[in-house]
Amino acid sequence: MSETPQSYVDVRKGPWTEEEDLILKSYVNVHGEGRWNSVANLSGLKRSGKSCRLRWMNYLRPELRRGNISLQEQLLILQLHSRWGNRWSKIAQELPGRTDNEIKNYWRTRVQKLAKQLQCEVDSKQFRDAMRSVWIPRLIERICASSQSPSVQLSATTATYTDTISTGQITHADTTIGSVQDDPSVLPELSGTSSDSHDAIAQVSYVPELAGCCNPLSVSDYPHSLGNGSLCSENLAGTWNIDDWVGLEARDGGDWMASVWNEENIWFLRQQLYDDDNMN
DNA sequence: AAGATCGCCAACCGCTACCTA
DNA sequence: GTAGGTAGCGGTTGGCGATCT
Repeated sequence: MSETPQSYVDVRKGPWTEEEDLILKSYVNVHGEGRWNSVANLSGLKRSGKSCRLRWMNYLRPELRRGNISLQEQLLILQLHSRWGNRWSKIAQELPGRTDNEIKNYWRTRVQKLAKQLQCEVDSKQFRDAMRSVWIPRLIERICASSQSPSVQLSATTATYTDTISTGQITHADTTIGSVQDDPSVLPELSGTSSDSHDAIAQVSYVPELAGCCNPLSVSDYPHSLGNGSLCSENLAGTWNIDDWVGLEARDGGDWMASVWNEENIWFLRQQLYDDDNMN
């Protein structure tokens, strides 16, 4: 190691002060990112290189977004996690301005909490089914509702979307998003409910670049959520690219999960899971 | 009002991959 | 080929404010 013995003795830990932030900021502004171990030596900060890097990446970078995770971001996290698992940095790359730490924390505090409420493991088939059958549809409903709200404006893209829901796909003008049959790698371990439901597949595309990793959403996959609200597929004709997402503020920062995961839903879902277990 | 508990999030730790000499 | 240095990633922890009792 090139660290001096002093760095072992003097290295500071714990919360960063404003002064330290300023020093780190100005250092990076001058020297750029990287060479984190030399930051401590050259800037006078009594922090490890690791600590400097983390502070910069998770807090000081100018392009960072602060604030609540938007509904769209939540949906994307769920989808990407179902595809990539706990690869937080990879997921974070698809959410501009969000850090892997943020996403990891979101997952741990929100998603795992739900799994606990449902009394199943977060990586269990039951929980994944629950996400597909209740959570994701509800998220979409709320996104639909938000997009109708005058207070929320999805900055329209130039892309034209043709909603061919009756034939099973929503087709981007220049990007046809793969269906479940096209991309079986999506949620491969899930039960086969989607593969045998060809009626009215509400294929949702969120990010054209992510065409291959968007979960197909089948109306018939969500019979329970549709009981008291439709997927409002006509509203899904719109879509968002990453830039749109960035522009969409998390105005619905309220505890939307409380409405999704109320006692009744959780009880119902447990019953469903219990029934499924008995069936299998 | 005060202590207990909970939830969120910043930060640390350990491991691994990558690079370079 | 390999050993040392560095950066990055994911898991975990601890502090702190909010809420509950």
